[in-house]
Amino acid sequence: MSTKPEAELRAIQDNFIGQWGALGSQWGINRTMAMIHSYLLISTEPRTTDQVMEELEISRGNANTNLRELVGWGLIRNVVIKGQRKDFYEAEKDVWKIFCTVARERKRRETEPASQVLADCIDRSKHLTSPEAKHLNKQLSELNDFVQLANKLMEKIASKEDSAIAQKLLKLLS
Amino acid sequence: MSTKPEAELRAIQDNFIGQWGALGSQWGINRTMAMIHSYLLISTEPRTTDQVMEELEISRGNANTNLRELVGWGLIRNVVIKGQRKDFYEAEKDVWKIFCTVARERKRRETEPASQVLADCIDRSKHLTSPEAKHLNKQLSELNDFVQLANKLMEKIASKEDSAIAQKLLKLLS
DNA sequence: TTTAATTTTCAGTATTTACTGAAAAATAAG
DNA sequence: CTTATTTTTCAGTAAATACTGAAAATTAAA
Repeated sequence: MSTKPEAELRAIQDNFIGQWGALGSQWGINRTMAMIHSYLLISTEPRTTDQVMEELEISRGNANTNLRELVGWGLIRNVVIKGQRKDFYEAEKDVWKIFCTVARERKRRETEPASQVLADCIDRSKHLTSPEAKHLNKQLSELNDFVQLANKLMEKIASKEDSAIAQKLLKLLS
Repeated sequence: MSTKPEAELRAIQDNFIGQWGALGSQWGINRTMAMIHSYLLISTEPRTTDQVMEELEISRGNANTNLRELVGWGLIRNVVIKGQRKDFYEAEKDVWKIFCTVARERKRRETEPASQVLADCIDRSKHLTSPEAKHLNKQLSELNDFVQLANKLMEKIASKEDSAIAQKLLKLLS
């Protein structure tokens, strides 16, 4: 069974996009958003909304919303092509930069609110004296300490220029 | 405005459980599962399915399913209380252990399948020669290298007995 | 055994989340 | 300005996910 290389490539790309989208939705990531991101990640050229719509077989509204969302995350950017009226989008291709961007955004959007909830409950339970209240306060404090520590670690790692730091850490742990 | 300490504690607990559940659903975590986990986390005593149902105002089926799911994740365990026929559940309270458990489970359930998808697409695109195919192969290889590295790092960290390692890493990064 | 208590399952339903398509708004060319 | 192109919004709908409640299965006491 021989297939045209062109068609074979397309099959692999489609497979990757689909599988990656499915995986993304296990984490809090919208399936379409993950698919658009992977499509742009493996594209050699910037793409228009219409190309995204056609490739992923989705509506204009859906494509538009998720493209903007990706821009909001800093994972893709709008590029202008001279003489072309339409918007083009391209993904950041450097894997380390992608990681840093995601780490920072998740910190801002998720761990900071979480820490806020913890701080609030810790504060409100501080003056209570029952054993149950003591336990609540202690448990939440420990959780908060951990979240803060993990945050600082992530911050340090994600502020590095390249992925060499990860290699170094790995060696240090061996 | 004075409130009974007992009621005040309850209010804080309920607030925490609700907020934590909402946060959990941002990540791929089922709201109820996150709520049950936080309820058991701040409980001083093991709880029965009926207590969970009552506290969170959920059905028996829902409580049962999510309790089993939490047991499956290794975040809570079944405890037997002498003379009692019902099952009791208690959460692992050590924050570092919770982190290690989650890290290991997510690796097993999520990053390993992801790596599998990548390996498969890399392999299938290996023999193709077009620039587009080369780009696909390179991009996926870089992604896979990163995933593998991150995995190894996590593995090392999550295999440590206590959280002292996190402190050490933080210092090394400063 | 039989019976009572408890847990599990799952069909049906509710809720949440995501998507479509068309209309409105914005932008830029003529 | 006026018109054509492109982007954005959003009401309505579809799809995915989670939940209920009751029946079936399991477990253990009598």
